[in-house]
Amino acid sequence: MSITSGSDDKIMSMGCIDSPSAASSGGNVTGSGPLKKGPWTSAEDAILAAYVNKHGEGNWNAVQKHSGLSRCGKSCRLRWANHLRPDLKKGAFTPEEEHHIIELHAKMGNKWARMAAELPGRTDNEIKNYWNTRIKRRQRAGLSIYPPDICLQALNEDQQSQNVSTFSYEDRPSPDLLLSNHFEIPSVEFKNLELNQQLYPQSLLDVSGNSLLVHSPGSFHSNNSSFAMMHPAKRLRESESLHTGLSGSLGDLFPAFNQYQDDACEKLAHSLGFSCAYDHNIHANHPSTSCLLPGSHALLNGNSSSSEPFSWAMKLELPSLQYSDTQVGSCGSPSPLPSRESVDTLIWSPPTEQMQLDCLSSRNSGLLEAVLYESQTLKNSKNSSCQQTPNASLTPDNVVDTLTQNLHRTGWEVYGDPISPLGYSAASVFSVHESISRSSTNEHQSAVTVPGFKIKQEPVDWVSAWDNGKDEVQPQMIFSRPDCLLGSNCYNLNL
DNA sequence: AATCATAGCAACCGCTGAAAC
DNA sequence: AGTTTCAGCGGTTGCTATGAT
Repeated sequence: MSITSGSDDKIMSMGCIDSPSAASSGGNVTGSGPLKKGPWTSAEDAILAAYVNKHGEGNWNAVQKHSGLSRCGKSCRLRWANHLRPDLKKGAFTPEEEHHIIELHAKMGNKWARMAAELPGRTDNEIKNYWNTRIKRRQRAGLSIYPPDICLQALNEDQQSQNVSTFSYEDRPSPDLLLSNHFEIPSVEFKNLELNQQLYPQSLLDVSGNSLLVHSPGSFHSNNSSFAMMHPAKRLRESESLHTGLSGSLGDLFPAFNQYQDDACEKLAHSLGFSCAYDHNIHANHPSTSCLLPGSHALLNGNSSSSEPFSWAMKLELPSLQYSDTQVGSCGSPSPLPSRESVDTLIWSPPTEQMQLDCLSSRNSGLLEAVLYESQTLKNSKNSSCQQTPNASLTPDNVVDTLTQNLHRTGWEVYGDPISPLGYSAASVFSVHESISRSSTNEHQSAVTVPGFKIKQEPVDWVSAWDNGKDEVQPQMIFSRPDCLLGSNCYNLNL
């Protein structure tokens, strides 16, 4: 649309800030008026269109100078690119386009311009807005973003990429970059991983730091997908946010926790026959703790502005250089001082009680211990109502088998996991089907308590929640990001 | 009918890399 | 080699329309 509201009279005093020439050139052709800001009028559109049709695109500051428009070149370019270009496709995205966008986003992250290049007639701005809106919607609904076919696709590609020693950024930015050495992962993280191996089953830890990253392409996804490619200064600057992402998924720093999350979740799901849609809120007060997934693309990728519910997960600010052996240590390491949020993530599912206690006894963690204690307390308070966790003999292999069986069996027909705050772990996505598909109503509300967990299903309209019918037409299982399959959630698949 | 919340969209802003000087 | 200019990208903001209460 072309807004021609009264706000047109917003005026820039200096032209575009980052367009010195525009500013210094004195604004419009008359040199008398300051540059306008705000919505374009149809008259301005006509002038710009006429100018560009005559002189062609480019040299936008010249447009501003010679067309008589009181707009900076940058603004002209934007207007032309987003609204006046003759090849623009107007109107809502078609389902095909939407699917394509999702695919592209799964591959590229927030590379709007690149995505736009693959969607003829669509602009980066359009795609970006669409995506952000979509994220918001799904976020609100507690749904994840990516449909399963895309997750599978990403999984396949990821596996292929592991089989090929050479790779191209163009083809697969996120995971491949993580394969590269450009990314400065503190080695200590993986030293600690080794330490942790005495605490956790080897089978769960048989993942090197590198492979962990390889399997978690989304761990630093999106904003960080180009991390390795970016300017060193930017890298330095973004390292903080990167580590936010890292720590937003503490599992990357604490792989074992992720693995236990997944494993325990899987076990629970299988043993109880319902989804592992655990509720972080049992440990935290976060109203919306969805998608704190290792490598949660939804989280890191979507524009998680500070006003967004996701922002809490982004608040964890651990300066990149502050990771040290002591800080990144495993369970109970001295003063990791994670934010409460990260601890929430960390602690949602202690592997076993004994393990937890062992861990604590060997390393006094202070805050961590406190949280564990709280968790324990909560757990105990719930124990009376649900004491048993049958089928505890599940081994990782069993889990994998069952998981993969479910993968095929369910045929991806499952709706999104509306309640998994951890972002639709493998367990949740594979088993949520059980509880959902049996329901005769669209609304679910139930709460199941098991030792150490509170599996709570919040009310979600399963039909409308799927993007209010605006998204993929058919209900299907979704993930917050394909890397939920590729990540530590899924590394078992490669055992 | 009024108010509020949300969605959708357009535009702006800051930054970056490449090209030109 | 260093600086300036330009074009483009991605994140954010602000406005309007619409729906819910």
